[in-house]
Amino acid sequence: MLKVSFIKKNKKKIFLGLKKRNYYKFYIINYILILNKESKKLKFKLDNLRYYINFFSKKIEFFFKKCEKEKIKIMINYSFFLKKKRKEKNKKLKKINNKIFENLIKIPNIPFEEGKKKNNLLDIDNKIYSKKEFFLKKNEKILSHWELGNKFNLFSTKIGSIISGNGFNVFINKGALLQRSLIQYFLDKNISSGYIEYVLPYLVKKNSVYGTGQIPDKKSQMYHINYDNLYLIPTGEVPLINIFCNKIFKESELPIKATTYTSCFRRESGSYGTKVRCLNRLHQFDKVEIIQINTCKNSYFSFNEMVNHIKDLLISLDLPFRIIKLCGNDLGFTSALTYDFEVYSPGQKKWLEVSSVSNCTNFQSNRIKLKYRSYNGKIKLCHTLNGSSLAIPRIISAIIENYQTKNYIIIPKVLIPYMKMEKLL
RNA sequence: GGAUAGAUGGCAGAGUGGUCUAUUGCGGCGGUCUUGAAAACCGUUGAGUGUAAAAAACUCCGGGGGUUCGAAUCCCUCUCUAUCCGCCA
Repeated sequence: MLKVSFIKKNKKKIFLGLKKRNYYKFYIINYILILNKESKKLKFKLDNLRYYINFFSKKIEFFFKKCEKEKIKIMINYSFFLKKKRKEKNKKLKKINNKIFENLIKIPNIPFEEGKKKNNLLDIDNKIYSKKEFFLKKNEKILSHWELGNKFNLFSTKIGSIISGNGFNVFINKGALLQRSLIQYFLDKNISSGYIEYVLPYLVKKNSVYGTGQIPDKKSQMYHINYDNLYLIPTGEVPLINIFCNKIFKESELPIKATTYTSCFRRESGSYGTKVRCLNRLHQFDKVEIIQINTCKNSYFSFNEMVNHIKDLLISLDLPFRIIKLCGNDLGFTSALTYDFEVYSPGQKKWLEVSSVSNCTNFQSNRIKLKYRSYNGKIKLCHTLNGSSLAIPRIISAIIENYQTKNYIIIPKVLIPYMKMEKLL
């Protein structure tokens, strides 16, 4: 959520930023500014009324002690009149402030401006980081992950659909082991890079999904439990960021680095076709998540660090992947800058998004009141960053497609200690 | 599901109708002393609106509403938290 004071001072910047997102509802911005002016005027009048009411009440006390009853009566009459006025104006003010808030939460974050600041962003030269060898011979047919899953009995969306309906998957035997190994491997890697592990609730309060910006933007994409008014988390980022709700860090304590493994739940209404085929898109999937919290000065260092971390993970798995900087149009609601990581799926002949690293600047921390006390003693909003490390089902499909041979699937080197085997037969 | 207690500044915690303009302690920032540090001592220290910056002034004691000339304090309501009982992995 943007601050009104920020909008006031940076109107042009915001218009430019929103244009990049193809967000043209500038009237909302103007409306907010008009309402803000009105609110200021009213506040001024209210302050004056307040002042006189306080003034009279003190006089009353004074006369009361002197037992001057007639003067008290006059004072009370004055006050009574002022009080009525105050109530009316107060109601108006609250209405206006509510309207400002309602409109404010509809505005997405402003995209990162390149070049202006000295935040040396990591170069991504549209390079494809590639696995050197492919294990199939030229004349052998490349199978898709659903064919492989069937062939080696690793998972079944059919069984999933029997239990829970379309869009749910069941991992079986070695498939389940592969998922568990990946989770363990990713967590180990994150922890050794300084991320603290958390195990977190999958059901969260409305306040939490508001805090990370899923409400109002992504409300219809989340599962909601009416009975208890709780939401199923669409990503581990939600509980992981909300741990730090209302916190004030010392600058010396930053950056905070945290990681968690959770299942994620998404309704995915509106998705169809090959996009949702098998493991490509599920209503429930598992993911290891990392976040960082840093100062406004250093958040882009954190960003680079996270991008490099994910890059290393993918390189260690020896999968062909590319990094894409999202243009304003594709940016998530809360993000100012996002890099997507896509892994190549030879069976489907397309790229699968397995991670995205975002800097949400102070957009989320303004909502959850996450601040830090800087070295000079002043309190400022933190910057929050998040990234997947990584989305499990898509990594699994990429691994089995890239590592397939005619008779078995090779296990990537780094996973062998976890799987305690070298191939899936 | 039943019962009770509670929500006060960065944190702890006092305050039950009018000097609350919120006591105090810890923490933070600045200084003295010291080769440096610790300790001790001294000073300073919440947020918001306002302003070019300041100052004045006002608002803010979980949210909303009410009683009153006057509310952190009384009443209603909502949200959240804790404890006990019941049920249960």
